[in-house]
Amino acid sequence: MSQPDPPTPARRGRPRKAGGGGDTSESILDAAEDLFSKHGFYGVTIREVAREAGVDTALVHYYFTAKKGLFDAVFLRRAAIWNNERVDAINRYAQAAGDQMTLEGLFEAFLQPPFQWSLKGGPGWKHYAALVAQTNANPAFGGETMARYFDPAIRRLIELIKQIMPHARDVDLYWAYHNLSGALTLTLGETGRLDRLSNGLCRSGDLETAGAYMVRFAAAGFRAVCAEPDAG
Amino acid sequence: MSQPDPPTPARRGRPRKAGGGGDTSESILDAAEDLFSKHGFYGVTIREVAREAGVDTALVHYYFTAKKGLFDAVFLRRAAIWNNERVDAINRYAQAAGDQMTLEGLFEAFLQPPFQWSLKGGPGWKHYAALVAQTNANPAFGGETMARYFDPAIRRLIELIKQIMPHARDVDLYWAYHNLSGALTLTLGETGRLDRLSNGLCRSGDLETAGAYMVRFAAAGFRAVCAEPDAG
DNA sequence: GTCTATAAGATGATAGAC
DNA sequence: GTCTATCATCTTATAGAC
Repeated sequence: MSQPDPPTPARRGRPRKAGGGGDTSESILDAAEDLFSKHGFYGVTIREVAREAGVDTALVHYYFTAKKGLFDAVFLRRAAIWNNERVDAINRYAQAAGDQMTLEGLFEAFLQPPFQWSLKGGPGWKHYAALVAQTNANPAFGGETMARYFDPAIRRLIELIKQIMPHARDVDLYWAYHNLSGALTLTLGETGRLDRLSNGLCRSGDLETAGAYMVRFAAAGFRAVCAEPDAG
Repeated sequence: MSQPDPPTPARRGRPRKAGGGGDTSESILDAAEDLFSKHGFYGVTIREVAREAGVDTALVHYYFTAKKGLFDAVFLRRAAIWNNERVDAINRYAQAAGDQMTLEGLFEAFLQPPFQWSLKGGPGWKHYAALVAQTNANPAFGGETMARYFDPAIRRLIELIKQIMPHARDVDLYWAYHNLSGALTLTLGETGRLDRLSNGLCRSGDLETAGAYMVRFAAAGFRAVCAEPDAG
C-alpha cells in the first residue's frame, strides 16, 4: 500500500539568528502551528510564538502584519497539499479499483493522507491535523479557507460514493458524511480522552488503529443510512 | 415517546439590578455559558461576561474568585443533570425493552436528553451542549469534570450494549463509541459547516434529523466493528 | 531583515466605600 | 451584595535605528 510522501518533515531544533536563507517566516509558522493547535487563536500570544520560534516579536508583524494574518497563513500553508493529496488518493483508488470499488477502500484512501502524515510527516503535520480538527469543530476562524479548500475534496468523495451506491440520496450522503467528519475530527485532535475513558485499553494517539476502526464503522454507517427505502 | 423535562428554561431578559433573590450569580453563569460556548475560555473576557450579565465586573470575582473558577462553575452547573438524565434514559429503555433491546433504541434513549434540551430547554441548554462538545474535542479545561461526570454514563451505555452484543470485545466497543462521540460532538456544536458544504440541503441546527441519522449510522457502525471475527 | 523602544489600550484581579 | 477606583501586568502593534 503506497503511502503519501511525508512532505518536508518540520525542522526540530530551530537556529536562533539562522545564518542561511530567509526561513525565518517558516520558523514562525511552525511555532504558531504548534501553539494554535494546542490553545486556539485566543490562547496564544504573539510573544509566545516569537519566543518559541526564537525570533523577535516585531518580525512576526513584519511577515504577517497581524495576529489574524498569522493564523490564516498557518491554516493556508498546508491546506492545498492536504486536500490535493486526498483528492488524488481517492481518484487513484477509483481508477485502480474500477467497478470493484468498495466504501472501505474509498474511505481508506481518503483517510490515509492525514493519518499517515500525522504519524510520519513530522510534528508540523501532527499539529496541523489537530488545528484542522479544531477548526472543523469551531470554524470561527478559518471558515472561509475551510470552505474553499476542504469542501471540494469532500464533494469529490461523495461523487465517488455515488458510483458505489447509485441509489443514494444527496441528503443521506451529506448527513452520513457529517458522522464520519465528526469521528475524524475528534480523532485527529488526539485529546487523550478515550485513553482515560477506556482505562488505557485504547490510546487516542494510535492512529493506525483509529483509522482501521473508522473505515469499518463509517462504511457500515453509510450503507445503513443510504439504504433503499423499504417499499419504493 | 416521553421527552425529558426541559429543566428551568433559562431566563431571557435579564433584569439589571434584579430586585428579588440572589440570582445574580445565575445571570453571570448564563452569560458566561453563552460566551464560553462560542469563543472558548481565552476568547472571553470577564468584562464581557459582566456586561452581558448586566452586573459589575467585581461581582464576577466576588462569586467565582477567578476566571477559571467561573468556567468550572459553568461546566459543573449542568453536568450532573445532563448525565443523570442520560443514565436514567437508557436504564428506563433497558427496563422497558427487556430482551427486545436494540442498538437503535438504546442510542435513541442515550441521545434524546441532550438533543431535546438543546432544542427545547431554552438557550442555556443549547449553549451548554455546545460547550460540552467543545470541551470533549479539547479537554484542556474541564478534563477532570469531564471524566468524573461524563464517563460513568458512557460506561453504563457500554454495559448495556454488551447485553445486546455479548460477544463484543471491550476494545472494539470503546473505539466504536469514539466514532459516535465524535459525531455527537460535532453535531452539538452546530457549526453550520454542513449547511454550506451541502449547499443548504442539510441544516446543522436541525437536531431532530441529525439525531435520527446518528442513531442509524452508529448502530450499523457498532455492529460492523464488533462483529464476530471470521474464523474464531 | 532584524532589533530596540515604546505607544496605546485591554486584562485579571483587588481594596475599600457604601 | 454591590459599586467605584485602581493596580500591575500583559496585549497587539508600530516607529525608527542599524
